[in-house]
Amino acid sequence: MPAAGAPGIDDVFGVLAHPVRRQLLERLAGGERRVTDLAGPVAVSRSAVSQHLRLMRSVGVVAERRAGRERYYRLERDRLGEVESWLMRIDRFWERGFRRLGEHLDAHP
Amino acid sequence: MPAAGAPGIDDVFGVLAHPVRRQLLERLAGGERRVTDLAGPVAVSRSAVSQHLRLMRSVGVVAERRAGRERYYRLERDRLGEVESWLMRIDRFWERGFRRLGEHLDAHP
DNA sequence: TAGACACGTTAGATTCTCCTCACGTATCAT
DNA sequence: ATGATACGTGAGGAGAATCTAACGTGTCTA
Repeated sequence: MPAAGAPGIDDVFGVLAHPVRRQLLERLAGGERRVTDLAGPVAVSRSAVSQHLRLMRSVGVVAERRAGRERYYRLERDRLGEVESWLMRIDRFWERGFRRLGEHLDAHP
Repeated sequence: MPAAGAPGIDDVFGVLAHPVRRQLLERLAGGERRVTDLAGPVAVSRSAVSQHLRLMRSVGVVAERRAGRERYYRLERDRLGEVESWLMRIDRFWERGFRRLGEHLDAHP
């Protein structure tokens, strides 16, 4: 039986699974960036970054704004919220996690 | 070049990337479970579940307790905390969620 | 002890993922 | 207009991830 639809990542969890994509998201947390600026610090080619961005855009984790020949990407926070809420469901973040939250912030300022 | 050491996923994000593993974690959020009970509702074979559990154990997301011929698995919440803290870093959790958290603590001291 | 049960593990095939290379399309500068 | 710049896309291949089937080990029950 052939694969039903198109293969590939289609949820936020899959997006977060790749270190390069996490790196890109971290960078975008500081605000809008151009592709070239995103691809600079990263260990793969600009083409690879472009493909990661396409994937992330299709999932809805980032959005694009065009300005001349440049494209600015920004975070789309709602999708990431799905991960937060999933974690809260299974981790009971509110009740057991709050004390650890303080520790995490001490450890990773 | 072949993979140096043990194969596969080695971080929490990778663990969360697979729907079956998330399903298992959701089930474990309710407390300790046996492998058979975990494998029941899931769409893959018990063998596949076993392999997922091994992976999750190696990452430290779950832990095992043996009792006779059965094995009970439980959540190891600290590892999942890494995802939480990562999300907070990039998503500015403080601004959207922390106020609600404060209200919650005021309401339930 | 014999057989059922609860699991783990390995092997092997199949499907995904991710990368680079090469090329195509706009847009800007001269 | 010409060339450089900023990106995207598609092909193709290497390697990773995942599944099932078959088998092995220890434990319980009759």
